[in-house]
Amino acid sequence: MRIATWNLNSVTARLPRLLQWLEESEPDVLCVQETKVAGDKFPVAEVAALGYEVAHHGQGRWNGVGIISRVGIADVVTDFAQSPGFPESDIKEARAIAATCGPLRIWSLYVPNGRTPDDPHYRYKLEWLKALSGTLAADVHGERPFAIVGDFNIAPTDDDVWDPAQFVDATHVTAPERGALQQFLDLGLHDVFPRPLKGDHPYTYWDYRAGSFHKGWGMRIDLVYANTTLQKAVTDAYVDRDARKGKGPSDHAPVVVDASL
DNA sequence: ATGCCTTTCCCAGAAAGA
Repeated sequence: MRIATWNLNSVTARLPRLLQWLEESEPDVLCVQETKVAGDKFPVAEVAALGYEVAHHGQGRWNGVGIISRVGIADVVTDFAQSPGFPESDIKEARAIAATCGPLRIWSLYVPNGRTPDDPHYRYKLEWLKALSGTLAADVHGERPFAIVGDFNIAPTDDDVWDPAQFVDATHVTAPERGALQQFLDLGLHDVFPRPLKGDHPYTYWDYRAGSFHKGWGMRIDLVYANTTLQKAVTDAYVDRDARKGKGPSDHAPVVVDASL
């Protein structure tokens, strides 16, 4: 079974690249983030033509998460219990969706950016992650293969950014954010560390500006956390950096995990 | 070369991204 996660930065703008990637890479389950379309505006028919079903939770201009599967989609849940909103607690954003795809239970997540550590959005990010971790114990400890995947907007260690000196006092690398990731490990999840197809670091994101991709100025912020059942079944994991090349790419590359399920 | 920001709102420039 091939499982993948990819921040598309607009499913509308990325549709040709998405369809091409589905055909070439043949994932069984692809979790997507930043679809940037309303719930009913996802290009379901185009994806269906390749044999895939879609569960999508979108809101229009920002955010939006989905799960694309060719092994079934059942028990879809949007959002999680006690998820905070922004800027007010009752204004919920489309950042989480879960489904059961064949033997696998999986969440597609778009963690809030945080903007800067002194911004209310940063506090929201930490609260969102804390609320999420509070909902996962039963699935993590169950026998069923389980994963939370997506754009976590946090680099787990300094090895996961191209130059730590560039990120002093910046979001994505602060101790509280990394502490939030540690909570997932403490719960019993495993960071499925992908191999890079080039270079020493499996970065998943490169800024569009300044030729960052070509200079190797990347970050590993798209992550796969698997429970022990799934972790034991993993046979390979890699970042498909080729998807960051060429005309009209997303600024993120897909993370691909193969598992014997 | 892998190539120097992109996407959405909508037609102008702001907001957001990380």
